[in-house]
Amino acid sequence: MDLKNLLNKEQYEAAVTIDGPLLILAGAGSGKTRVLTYRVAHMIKDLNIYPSKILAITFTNKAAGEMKDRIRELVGDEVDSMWISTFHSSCVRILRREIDKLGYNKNFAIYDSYDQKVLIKQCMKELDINDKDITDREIINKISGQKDDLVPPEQFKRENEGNFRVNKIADVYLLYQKKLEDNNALDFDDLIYKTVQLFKSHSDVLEFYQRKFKYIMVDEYQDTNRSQYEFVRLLAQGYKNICVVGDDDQCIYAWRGADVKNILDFEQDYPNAKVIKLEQNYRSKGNILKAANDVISNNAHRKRKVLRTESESGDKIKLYRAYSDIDEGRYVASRIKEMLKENGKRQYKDFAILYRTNAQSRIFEDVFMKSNIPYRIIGGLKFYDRKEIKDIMAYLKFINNPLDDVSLRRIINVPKRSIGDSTVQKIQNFADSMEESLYNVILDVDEVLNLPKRSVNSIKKFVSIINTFIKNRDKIPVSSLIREILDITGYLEELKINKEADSISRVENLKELVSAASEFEATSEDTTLSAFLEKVTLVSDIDNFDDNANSVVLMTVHSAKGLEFPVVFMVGMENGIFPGIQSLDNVEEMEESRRLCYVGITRAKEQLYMTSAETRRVFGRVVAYEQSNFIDEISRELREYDTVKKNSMNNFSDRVLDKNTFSWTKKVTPNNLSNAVRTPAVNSISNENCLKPEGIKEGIKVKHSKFGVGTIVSISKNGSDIKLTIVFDKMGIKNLMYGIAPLEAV
DNA sequence: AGTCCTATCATTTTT
DNA sequence: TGATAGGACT
Repeated sequence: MDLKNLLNKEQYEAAVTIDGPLLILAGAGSGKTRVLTYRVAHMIKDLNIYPSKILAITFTNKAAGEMKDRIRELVGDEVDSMWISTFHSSCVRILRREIDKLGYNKNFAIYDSYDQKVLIKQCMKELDINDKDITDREIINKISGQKDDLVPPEQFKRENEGNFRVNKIADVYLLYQKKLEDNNALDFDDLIYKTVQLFKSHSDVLEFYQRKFKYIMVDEYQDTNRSQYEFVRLLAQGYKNICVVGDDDQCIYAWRGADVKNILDFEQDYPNAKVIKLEQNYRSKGNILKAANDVISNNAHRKRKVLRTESESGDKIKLYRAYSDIDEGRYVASRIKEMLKENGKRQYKDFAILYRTNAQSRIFEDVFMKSNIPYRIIGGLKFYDRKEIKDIMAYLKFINNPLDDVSLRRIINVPKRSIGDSTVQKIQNFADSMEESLYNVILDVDEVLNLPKRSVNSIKKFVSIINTFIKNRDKIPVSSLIREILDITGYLEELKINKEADSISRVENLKELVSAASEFEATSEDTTLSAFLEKVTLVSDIDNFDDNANSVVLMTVHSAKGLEFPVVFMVGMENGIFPGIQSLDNVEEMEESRRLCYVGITRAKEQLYMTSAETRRVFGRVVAYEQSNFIDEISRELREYDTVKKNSMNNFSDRVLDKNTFSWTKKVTPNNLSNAVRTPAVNSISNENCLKPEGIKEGIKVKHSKFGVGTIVSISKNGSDIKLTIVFDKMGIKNLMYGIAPLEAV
């Protein structure tokens, strides 16, 4: 391969350094993915290294998938024998083969944070911890932190003998870990923790993987925590052919245990390490890059690194100080509309709204919905977090691993089969006294004393249904299994009888789950139930981010890491929000906030907007924050206040957006009427076809000027307007306001 | 057993 | 503000 022509000098150097430890300090937008893919291609194509000898670890499944695709373009299907995956997936893969050595069963369940919380609460109840000053949340964080630091429960308890409070947490940790074992389950942190434990206790296993992975690459190394660091270190002990890529300025997960030291101390850990800095930025215009450099240079603890670019300066960074959070939303919406008009090449998908907390998305959602801007939200409530999906997933988890009491308790009375809490509690007590799993107890439910006949019968029915599922587990595809569950348990039936607005969308979601399973069967090598569960549990929202969909995207700055957009709006730039209130008096947190800001700025390719609001609602209270100091850190000549064009803003303010005053249809004055009529959404439909209020019914077909034909699935009141949820044949599900959306009856 | 209501709490950020 | 968990009521 002619790498010299494909890469710049530093990139080339990085791509051809294969043996020995290598640290690539890659600034934002410096083409590190490019380097990594060519590096692998070079290894396979030029050096004839077996792909199966290479392990590449990324932060998200999306990054892994992308890298895989790009390597495939260069080397073809040989890429399939490489391991390219996240820490968690890699560890699961290893544990599925080896975990019996630690006393677990190979079909162990993976508990997500929801399951974790349920189990923690159960432990707290058993230990009689109900003080108000010690929350489940705190306990979860503490335990998670211990696992990240590879501290087992016994040690944690020993180290905190004198501290009554922490000692209680240690007791929960002990019990929690025992329960996980009893349920044959691992939580997220365990996946890595247990793998490290396995490597440390079974040298033969470690040696096997050391030999297998002669070459190791780790992306986003600055975000590794202690256990991940240890995992990599152990594996790399064999050949020391370890290449890590990262940017200390982009470490934004310290709160989750990520330790920048891992990257800062790399040269000490691997004394003969080679260090290559990639400082040439290929993403952003000059002014954006300068602004990023300005901000990050205020951080004390970092490796010196200055990004440079050859591209032109571009526009200045646009600032806007809104008078309220709603005004901020309108400003962004109107700017997007204007830019679409002015610059014919811009599409919705060129814009990203980045905020620090998910809660900030709501106002933008509102405004975008009302002004007909198609948008997508990444994060917040995920598909797999929905009640109905979690229910069915609990069925699947339990069928796959009948020791899983947490899942069993979730489904035992869903749908209603009159097995209430008191019954479950009696069974639980019995199970505890016998040291048995719940399932083993209900198999012989007659043994349990003091149960009403009715409950016994219900349980017997339930057991026989479940047993059929377990019998079929390995015989039929996952999608069929899901259909059977929906059908035989009566879950779907119950939803269909219940004619509430959201039960229809629940049914839709369940259909989507079935299609997700079918797709999984079509695209995966391993199509077993446990493979499906694993895939679903380990995907994040960002993994499903489809860069082709043409809509504005809303997400947290955290989720945006690794992505880029032509136009970025960083919103809520206020002291108290970004940086958050809790960062203001803490130097370390302040620096992390600043790195987060740096990550946000460097997502922008061509234009960057930073907005703030004089007042905003936080928890229903109105607060007033000043503009973020991070903005002051940007040199004056790089930024300017945007001058708002009056007419474009009027269009919005006349169609009052606040819920309580939303009444533009009633309040027709000559002035705002003309504005309303000028709105393309409204005047593009002639009156006779227009969907009439009395014509709104669930199930009817409607036509939208942009989204095409769709079916109304739910109707709800929203102020004086009506919110419609419509499933479009081509565009998927959208929430639209009747008063504004250009809808025709079909 | 199941439903509905009220009180309380919380916001970083997520593999 | 909004979600949710626990309690009261049917």
